Amino acid sequence: MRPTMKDVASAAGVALKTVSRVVNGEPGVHPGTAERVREAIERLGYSRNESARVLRRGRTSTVGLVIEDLADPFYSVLGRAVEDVTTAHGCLLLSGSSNEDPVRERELIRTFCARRVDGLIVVPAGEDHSFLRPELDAGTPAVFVDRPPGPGVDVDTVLCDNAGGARLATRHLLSHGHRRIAFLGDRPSIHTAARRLHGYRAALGRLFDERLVSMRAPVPRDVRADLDRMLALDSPPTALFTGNGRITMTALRALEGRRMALVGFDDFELADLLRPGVTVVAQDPTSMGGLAAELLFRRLSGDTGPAEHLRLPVRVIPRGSGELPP
Amino acid sequence: MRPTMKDVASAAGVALKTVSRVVNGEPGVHPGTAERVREAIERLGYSRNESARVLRRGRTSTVGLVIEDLADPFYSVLGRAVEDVTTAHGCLLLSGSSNEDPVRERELIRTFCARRVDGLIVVPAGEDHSFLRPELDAGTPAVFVDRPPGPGVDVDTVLCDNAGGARLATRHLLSHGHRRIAFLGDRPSIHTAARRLHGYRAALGRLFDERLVSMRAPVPRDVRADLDRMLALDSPPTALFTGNGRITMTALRALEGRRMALVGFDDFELADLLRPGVTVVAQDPTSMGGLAAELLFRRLSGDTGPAEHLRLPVRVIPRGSGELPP
DNA sequence: CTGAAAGCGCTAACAT
DNA sequence: ATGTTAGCGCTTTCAG
Repeated sequence: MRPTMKDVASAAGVALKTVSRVVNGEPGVHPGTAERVREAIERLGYSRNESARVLRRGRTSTVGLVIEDLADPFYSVLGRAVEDVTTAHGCLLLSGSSNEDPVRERELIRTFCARRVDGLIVVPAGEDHSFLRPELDAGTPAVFVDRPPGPGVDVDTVLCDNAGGARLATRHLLSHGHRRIAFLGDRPSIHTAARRLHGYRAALGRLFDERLVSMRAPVPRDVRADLDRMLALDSPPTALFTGNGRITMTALRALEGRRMALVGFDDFELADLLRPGVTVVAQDPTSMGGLAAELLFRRLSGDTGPAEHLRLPVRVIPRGSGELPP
Repeated sequence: MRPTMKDVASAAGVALKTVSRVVNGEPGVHPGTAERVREAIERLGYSRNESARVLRRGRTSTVGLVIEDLADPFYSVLGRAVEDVTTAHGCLLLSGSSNEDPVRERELIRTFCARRVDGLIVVPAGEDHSFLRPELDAGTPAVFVDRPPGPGVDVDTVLCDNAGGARLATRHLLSHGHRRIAFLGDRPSIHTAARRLHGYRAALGRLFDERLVSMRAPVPRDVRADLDRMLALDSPPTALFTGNGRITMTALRALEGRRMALVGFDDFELADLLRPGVTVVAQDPTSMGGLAAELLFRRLSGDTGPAEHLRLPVRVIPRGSGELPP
């Protein structure tokens, strides 16, 4: 159906190898011959079959990216940064959403590996990544972003300072006079959520009260119920620390009208335009994705040093909501 | 380096073809033999080389998606919908950002076609898609979403009712007493922007005043400058119709503090939490992406009927900003 | 139920 | 400057 190099070769009256040379811009082809070949390519609508090329050369020039959700504001920005670096290195990015499901995550990685991606960038959903062993051994490097791999898998990681950020957020609220600070976070099985709880707890010291902690999937109805429960306590919270962007959104909606101090982990579009502006602990998803991709390409160009573990800083952006008094 | 079917075959003491049968779940293999093969696969960490398979079979089970920006809230949601349908059909999605650059768009499509995607879904950036001819002729179907292809390319399209939506938005403001309604849109070369201008103009009739129209790339500084210019007119606008999500964000920031009626094209997260809430004309990016993918798979399963052209409805969501008086 | 041989479209290695 | 040959890892076809 589609024309092959062979077709182009006979159309141009040359050998197949000459077409290959022209297509790949290899030197040593007479300009006139090259022109005839190009003309035949144009006329036949030829395009090189990458599968055949890959089969022969062994490198696919692709990178696989697994994230939780391609449509999530945080992860899509991270993914975009990965794409930019990947493209700059002449590679194509394959990406997929794991939906926070370890089974789907593994399936995606398997698919990517079957397509022989040159490397993997993973925001893990599961807690066991031993299934990566054969791929790593076969020389396919992997970089984990946002969350570390399960035990026994020693690869490059790019994380942010989750505990430190949570400590900053909590201290920020403490310094504005709050003593009853609630934490609404994601499931404790998620590394970032656990680390943020840790930082929050450390900053609170003996002010910590487990009745002011809710950790669950960011389903609006459930988060709201937990919040309502806390607000009905004898000594209800006067401030909220929300553990990720999605939970911050939910909390903002649940608080609707009620004036309550709030600091959220993760920055988001329009946080500055709400009244009051929403104080956040901001990570930089663009840097995270970009650095992860750079690390991967460093491995691809032969770096075999010990696994690197980057921890990116976070910063508090005060906008009003975190500075409200109790 | 990596084990092949041949390696598995000799490890299991069978012929290569038997391994192939087991890997592909083909019938006619003795259970005991199959078990030995599976054991060898496990032990060697074998995974099928998809490139070789594709080369032989001719189908890649991949779909290529070109959008403007993977990190854009609108397009990332559209892309996610495409991913879900693609996955449901057992295919992998390849996606890339065109950055609204026709050259990059063409390059991406070329890359996808070289990888022999089974089909293409495109949010076009350019105005000429004749380069798709050879691919379409070779049997690679394409579906255009959000914007139509350039002339001469007759493929399935999924658009929204841009002019109708703009008319609705403009009439909404008119019905609330506004007579000086400005339009801030994207470059007129972009189909959606042109159609929205058209609807706006049609709704205004002789109230139309070209001094109240600004069409340019959504760069905050520039949009703000145009807005300031309009506000300095003898009879300044009392209401704004913003032509897409990014321009709405910019306008909201530029208006900061100033109370002015506004209707935006495209819904966005938190539009309901701003004060006043932002009235929008909402499209449904999930439906758009999903329908486009469904159309594509219908083609892939053999439908050769005439090109379909879906036009999805839009709806006004009143939230306050569009109901402010002049 | 199992296997041997051919070949998908390309590139690497080696002629000429 | 150009061509020939072999083979990447798999599936297809045909034989046992």
